[in-house]
Amino acid sequence: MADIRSVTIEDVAVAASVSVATVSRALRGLDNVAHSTRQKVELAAAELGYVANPAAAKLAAGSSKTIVVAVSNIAGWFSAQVVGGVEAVLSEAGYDTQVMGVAGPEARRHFVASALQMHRRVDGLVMVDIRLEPDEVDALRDTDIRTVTIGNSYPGLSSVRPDDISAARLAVDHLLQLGHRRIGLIEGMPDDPMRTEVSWRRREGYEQALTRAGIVVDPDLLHTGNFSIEGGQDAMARLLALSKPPTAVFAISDEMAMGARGVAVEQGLRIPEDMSVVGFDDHPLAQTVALTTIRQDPTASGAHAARWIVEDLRNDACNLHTHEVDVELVVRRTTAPPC
Amino acid sequence: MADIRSVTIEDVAVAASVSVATVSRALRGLDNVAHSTRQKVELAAAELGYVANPAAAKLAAGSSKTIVVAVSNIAGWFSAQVVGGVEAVLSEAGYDTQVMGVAGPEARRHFVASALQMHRRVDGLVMVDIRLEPDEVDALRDTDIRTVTIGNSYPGLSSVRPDDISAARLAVDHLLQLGHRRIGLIEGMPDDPMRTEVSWRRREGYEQALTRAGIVVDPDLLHTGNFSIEGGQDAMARLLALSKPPTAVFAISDEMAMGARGVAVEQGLRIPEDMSVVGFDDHPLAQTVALTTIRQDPTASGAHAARWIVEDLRNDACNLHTHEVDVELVVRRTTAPPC
DNA sequence: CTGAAAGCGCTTACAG
DNA sequence: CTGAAAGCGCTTACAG
Repeated sequence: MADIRSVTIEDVAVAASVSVATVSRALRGLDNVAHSTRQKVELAAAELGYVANPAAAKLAAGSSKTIVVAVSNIAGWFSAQVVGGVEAVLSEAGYDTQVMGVAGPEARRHFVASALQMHRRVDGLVMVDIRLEPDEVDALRDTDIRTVTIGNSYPGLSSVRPDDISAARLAVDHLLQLGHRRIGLIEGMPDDPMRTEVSWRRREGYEQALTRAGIVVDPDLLHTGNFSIEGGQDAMARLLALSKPPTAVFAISDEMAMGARGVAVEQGLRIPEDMSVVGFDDHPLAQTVALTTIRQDPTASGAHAARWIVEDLRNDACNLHTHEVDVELVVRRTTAPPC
Repeated sequence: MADIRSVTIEDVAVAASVSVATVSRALRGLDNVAHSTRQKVELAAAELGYVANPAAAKLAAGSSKTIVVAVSNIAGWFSAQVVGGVEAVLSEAGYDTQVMGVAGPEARRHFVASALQMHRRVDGLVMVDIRLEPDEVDALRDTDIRTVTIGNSYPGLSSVRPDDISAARLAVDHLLQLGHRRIGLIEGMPDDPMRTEVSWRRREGYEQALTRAGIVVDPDLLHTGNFSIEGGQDAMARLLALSKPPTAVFAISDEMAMGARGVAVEQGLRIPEDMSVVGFDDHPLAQTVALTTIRQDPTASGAHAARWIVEDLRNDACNLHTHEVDVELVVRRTTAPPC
C-alpha cells in the first residue's frame, strides 16, 4: 500500500526538458510538434511509465472521454452483447465505457434528468431497450451528448435496431408456409413502459402476416412473456391449457422461446411434430436445442452505436444516424408442418 | 445542441449565499454543517439541478470514485452477472463502475501494467476470471487499489469464489451414486493462461471423487471444452466416438453442458437413459432443458466484491477478504442411473 | 460551523 | 514548433 505519488505530466516535462504543454501535445498526437521533440517526450513518458490522469484531462478539456451505456436489464444476454460491442470500439478509440443499470420508470426518469446535467461529463450515451417519454427525448436531443438508442427509435435521436415488423413477419411466414393456421404469440410485456416498442412492433408483424394469409387474429393466442424464461414458460402453459391450443408458437425472444419449448417437452409434446416453436435473437444456446429463430447481432449493434459516437465526437458533429440491423431466419429443428 | 454551461458549485454557492466550501460539505453529507445551512444548500442545488462534476471531484479529492471491473469474456453470461452485481452496489454507494475487456495474455499484461499507474484514478478493481502471474499479483498488492479477484484467488489478494474442488466432487459423487462408473469430464481450457485455475480445481475434484470411489481416472475420458458451447459440443462428439463411451458426463460449465447435451440428443441418444449430463453454474437457461447442475450465484459474488471495496474505501482500510461462495447440487432430469 | 485560498493534473488559447 | 499562464470545478487543510 505504498502511497507512491503518481507520475504526472510535470515529471515527464522535466525528464524531457520541455514544457508540460508540449508533453500534452506530443502525447496526444497533435501534429504541431517536432518529430524529434515527440520522440524525446515519448521516451521519457515510457521510461517513467506515465499515464495521463483522466480526471484531470477531462476537467481541463471539458470533454469527458467517457460514454455511458444505460441498460434496462444489465445482466441479460442482449445487453451484455451490446455492452461488449460498445466497449470494444470505445477502448480502441481511447474512451471509457461506463455501464448504468436503469431498471424501471422511476430509475429512468432520474437517469435522464441527471443525464441532462451531464453536459461535459459524459460525451455519449447509448440506451439499450429503454423506453423514453417524448419530453425526455426532446430534452436529450437538445443536449450535446451524442445519444443513440438501441432497440427503440425516437424522432431526432440516432438509433440502431432491426425492422422488427418485417422480422416478425419472417418468423410467422415461415410457420404459415409450413401449413400452420393456429399460431400462438408470446410477446414481451405490453404494459412495461420500459420495453414496449420492440414488443409492439413484433406483434404488429405477427398480425400482418396472419392477416395477409387471410387468418383472423385470435386474441386467445396472444400471451405475454415479459421477456423472461419464466414468462415464456407460463405463456406456453396457458397456451397449452386452451381448449384448442395452437400448433405452433412464435416467441419474440429466444429466452422466452426456450422456456416455452421446455414446458411443451415436459408436458409430453414432441417437438416439432406436436408443436413448432420459433424464437428471436439467435441466442448462442438456441442451437443447443436446435431452435428455429430470427438471428440478429447485438454486438454489432453496440459497435455500430459506439462508432457513430466516436466519429461525431471526432468531427465535432452531432449527426442523426439510423441503422437498420440485418436479420435472418435460421431454420433448425423446432419447426415442421403440423401433424 | 445548446451549449448551456453546466451549473457549477459556484452557482449553488451564490444562490444559497454561502461559500463553495460549504456547498461541497453540505452536499456530501459531511457532519460539520449546520442543519439550516444544509437545507438551504440542498434547496438551492435542487432548484438549479446541480450535479457535481465527477472529474473535478475526482481530481480534487485524489480519489476517483470509480472502480473498474476487468473481465476476460465481457459478453459471457457469468461476467454479465458479476458486472450486474457490482454495478448495483456501486451505484448505490455513489461509485462509477467501468468495464474493461481483457482478453488474452497480452491484453492482461498491458492492463495490469496500466492499473499500476492508476493510483488515484481507480479506487478499486475487480477481476473476473483473470489469471495473473505472480509478479502481477505482487505489484497489484503493493498498490492501494482495492483489488478483488473472482474465480481465481491469489496470496494477498481478496477473492470470492466457490470451493471448486468440493463443488466438482459434489457433481461427480451424484453420478457415482447413480451407479455410473465411466464418467467423462469436459474441462475448460488447461492451456489457456487466462482461465486455468477454475478448470484445474474442478478437474481435481473430479479426480478425487473417482479415486475415492476406487475408480482409476481414464485419460481418454478427459476433454477440453474451452468454456464454450462449441467446445462442449466437440468434446461430447469426441467422447461418443470412443470405442467405449462414458455413460455420464460432467461439464464444468452449463454452456458446455448444454452444447454436449445437444450433440448427444442429435446423435440419437436418450437423455438421461443413455447418457447423463451434469453442468456447473445453473445458468438460467439450464432449467429449460432440465439440466442437473451445480448452482452458484455470480451476481451475489459481484455484489460481495463491490461491498468489500466500498467498505474498505470508506474506512480507509485495505483488508484482505476471502469469501467462499455457496454452491448447491440441483438435480433435474438429465441424470439417472445408467441402463 | 464557515470561509478564503491553495491545489489536484491536465488542456488550451495566446504569444512568440 | 514551443512555452507561460490561465482555467477547468471541485476538495481540503488552515484559520477563525
